[in-house]
Amino acid sequence: MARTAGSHSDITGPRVREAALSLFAQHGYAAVSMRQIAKEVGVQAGALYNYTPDKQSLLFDLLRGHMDELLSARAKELVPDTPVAQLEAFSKFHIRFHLERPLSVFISYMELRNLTPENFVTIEELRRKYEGQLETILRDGHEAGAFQVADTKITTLAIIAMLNGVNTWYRSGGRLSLPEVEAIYWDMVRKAVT
Amino acid sequence: MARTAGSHSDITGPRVREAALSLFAQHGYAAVSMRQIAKEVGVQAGALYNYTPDKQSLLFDLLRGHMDELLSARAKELVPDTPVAQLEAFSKFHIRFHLERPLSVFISYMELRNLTPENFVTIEELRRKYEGQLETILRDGHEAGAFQVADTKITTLAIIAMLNGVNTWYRSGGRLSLPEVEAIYWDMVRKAVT
DNA sequence: AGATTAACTGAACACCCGTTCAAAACAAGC
DNA sequence: GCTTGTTTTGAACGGGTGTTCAGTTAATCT
Repeated sequence: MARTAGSHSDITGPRVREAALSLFAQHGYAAVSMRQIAKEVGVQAGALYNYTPDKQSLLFDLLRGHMDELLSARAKELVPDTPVAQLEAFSKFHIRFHLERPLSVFISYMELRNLTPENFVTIEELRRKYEGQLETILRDGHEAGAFQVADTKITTLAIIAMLNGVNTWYRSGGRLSLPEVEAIYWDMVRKAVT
Repeated sequence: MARTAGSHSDITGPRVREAALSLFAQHGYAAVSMRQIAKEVGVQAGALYNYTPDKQSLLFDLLRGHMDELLSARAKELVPDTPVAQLEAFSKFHIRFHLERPLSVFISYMELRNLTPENFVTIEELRRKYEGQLETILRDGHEAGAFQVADTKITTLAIIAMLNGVNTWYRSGGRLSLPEVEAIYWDMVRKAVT
């Protein structure tokens, strides 16, 4: 046997990334072997190397792809003109974006330590860029007297942590709809800073 | 060679657990080998099996030990008589306890997926037991009219997530002291629920 | 001092790891 | 239908994995 019937890189390529994402999220990068990924895709391990130079790149590409999507989706959002409205927009955008891709979110901060140092730096820069947007909203709002925050940097991280928490329990089709979840979290964020 | 000079189980035992904790936190359970742990301790890999039946138990014992400590430390705390004071005590206790043992906290929710199913259930029960205490405070306070929470369960998880976030950035000897951090977070928690 | 117990070594077990590559089989273009 | 290019196999590479255990040495007990 060699090339199999119906095989095509346009199909296998995405399936490799999907399988890697799913398995990394379930068991962790280090616990997943290239042979497991290959089995999920339905090929032999060697075939994976048509789609990635090595296992590390498979992880890195997933994480960088996620951060790129996050930043470009955020850049497409309208920016309201008051700090309160900006914070509301940010909070709801964050929840919506993260609930739409739970696996990517999960590996994006569970697997950071399995990146090589250079790759880690790259991802961290993108993360700081995103968190910086929230910090700017808080600082501007604080200076304009719209928010009362003790420490802008810490408040930024506290809000991000709280919003990220939604991914630990939310399941689509559950008790609460997405707009309801957005409303509950926005209510807590708003009260925490005013 | 065989038994080495000065060797004693009272010394080696704790060192095995410390090495495992440190290495699991740095690289993740799956990425750390028994030989690496042994090297850190200064013994051969076989000697580890005087202290643990297998690698899985090493992880499980660290996690269960952490949860046991958490629950027993919490049980020793005084419980104030008003809901607001109870929430304040809980928030500050949580921050203090978690900042005192960052490595245990870290592996306690990074390595959950590397537990066997039975071990996972055991740890999850302990976690729910702890989170249940916060939920009780919120529910009692809500019924007494002290808090305005849209959803007790979700608010519980949101507060826990926010408080856990402190471990991602706090370094002792940094810009802020422990009491300052406690005060900032308590301020945000209080405002979020009233 | 001699016997007993506790602690550890070092080698071995069977198996899995990421990665490479020549050979083979299929798809696409003419 | 034949050639060219694409995709995959299957075996191999050197090395690492968790775990076991007979044998050896140090500590402890009598």
